[in-house]
Amino acid sequence: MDKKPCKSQEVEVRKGPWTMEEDLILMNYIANHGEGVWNSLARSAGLKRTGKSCRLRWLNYLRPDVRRGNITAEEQLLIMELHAKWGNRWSKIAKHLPGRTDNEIKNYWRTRIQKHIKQADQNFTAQTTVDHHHHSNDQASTSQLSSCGPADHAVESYSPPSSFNPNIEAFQGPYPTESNDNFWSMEDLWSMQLLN
DNA sequence: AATAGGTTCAACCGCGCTTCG
DNA sequence: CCGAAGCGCGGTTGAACCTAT
Repeated sequence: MDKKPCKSQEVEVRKGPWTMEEDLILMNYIANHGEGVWNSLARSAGLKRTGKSCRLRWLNYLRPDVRRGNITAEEQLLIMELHAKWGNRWSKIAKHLPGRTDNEIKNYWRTRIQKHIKQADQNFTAQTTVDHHHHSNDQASTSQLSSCGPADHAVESYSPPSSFNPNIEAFQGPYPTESNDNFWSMEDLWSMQLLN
């Protein structure tokens, strides 16, 4: 963590979880100067972080309009629909889900939807391999999904297997009602930074 | 009550694209 | 036009948390 700088300017770069103090500094700086030019922003704000890290933290967590947790049934359907259309273009998908970030959608897809698709797909193939052996070529999307390879447009052909019932409620997973259980909430942070 | 295994998510990394001098 | 720097995106990782035994 505390790398010894050999030159005066190339000071140590912090990594890992952000502290509350860093969050406040970043929020305060952006409130005053706006976002963008992340490298110089990081320097000017006095954060020992890379511009990349600041950008990520801001976009995925600190932005006032960011919504976290509780992905709704409508959002989930939209994600599935758009993913079928565009593949792993998470940022593109995120643009159609106000307040959601590409990172969150990506995580949601990988940890929840993809898992269920895999399971459903296994059932599906178990059912169909018997009688539809020779159709496997034009339905290559299933292997795409399970291998999580470069999805790209190949996924365009993806349609949920018949056994894949988008029973949204079953998907919902054990999200807490709000994810502010252990940490300061965004409102807290914003009110703190407004006090500045 | 302890712990092993599974799940989730914040954050980092590498690569490719764009912009600027 | 070319090279360097910055930015954005998608993939991956690892720590924290949760659940089952």
